[in-house]
Amino acid sequence: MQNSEAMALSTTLLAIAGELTQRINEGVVARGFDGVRPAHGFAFVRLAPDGATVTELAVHLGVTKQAASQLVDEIVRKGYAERRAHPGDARARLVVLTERGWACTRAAEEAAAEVVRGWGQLLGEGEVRALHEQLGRIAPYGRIRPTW
Amino acid sequence: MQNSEAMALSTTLLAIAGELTQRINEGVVARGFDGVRPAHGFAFVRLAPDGATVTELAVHLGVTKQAASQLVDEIVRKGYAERRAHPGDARARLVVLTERGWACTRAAEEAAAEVVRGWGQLLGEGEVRALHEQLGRIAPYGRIRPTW
DNA sequence: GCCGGATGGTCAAGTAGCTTGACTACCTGC
DNA sequence: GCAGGTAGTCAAGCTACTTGACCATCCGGC
Repeated sequence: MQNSEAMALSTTLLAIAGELTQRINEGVVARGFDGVRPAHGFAFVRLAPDGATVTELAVHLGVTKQAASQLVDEIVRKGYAERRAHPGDARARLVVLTERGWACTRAAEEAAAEVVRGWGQLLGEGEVRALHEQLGRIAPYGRIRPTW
Repeated sequence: MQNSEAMALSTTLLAIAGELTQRINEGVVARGFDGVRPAHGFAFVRLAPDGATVTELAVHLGVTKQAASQLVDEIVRKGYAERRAHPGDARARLVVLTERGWACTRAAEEAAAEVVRGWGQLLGEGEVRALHEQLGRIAPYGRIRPTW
């Protein structure tokens, strides 16, 4: 494969990623969750199962723990999460989603589903599944880097 | 397809996009082009064929023309582009890549090709081509939104 | 022609989200 | 029980953006 083809593939993928991020965020806002940024969504993904500490969140997002702490301040202030005592470590605090945080997460899932349905109309359900499977095999582990 | 599956697909795609952006940028820096950010790469894509005006660049990048102008200042100062008189419009200035700008673009293509080769080893050449074709069909037109 | 609104570009000031640095509270291994 | 490491916050600074104001130039109507 030529270099220029690889670049074209990369550009296409990045354009789709940008569009996807924007559409999900718009969908979330349209469902009444204002003041949220895409970075919050990435945080919610990490917080969703059982909560996480600020440091864990920082690693997940690829930022300093100070930045993660500020982000937590923000989503706590807006009612999407709350800080609790950490069981078994008095230094740490467990950040967990509130009911509103869960509602926002569900809204993001709905928005994502809308976009993916659009893909389904262009490609067909089977190809979307194939796409998911292929991407799953080349995806990196662990953290996300939400800043370019 | 369930909402949670759509979200999983979205998360996977965004994780790959983040990884890809980071790897390309690292590859470019490793080839000796320091002081470049991913946003510069997106600008180069638009400038590459025949140059562009600041306003065209701003639309392409999805930012204000002031921001685009600052970005042009930066890449001009670093020797990647230069401003020329616009033929046929004395208000406008045509921003074109310098030889160093072209070299940097080729370096980005090489870096992208390295990453895509890695995908080829995981998926096989045929599946990478299929991926490219599928993504091409769901890609949005025109501009890129390099900020989340 | 030329006048008025639209457009291309820049200057200036403000802002948001990150960084680095310094610090306290707490945990853990010798 | 002390030394070094880790979780978290406070504070200050930086950078890439924004909004607002402005000048030079283009262009359509008269």
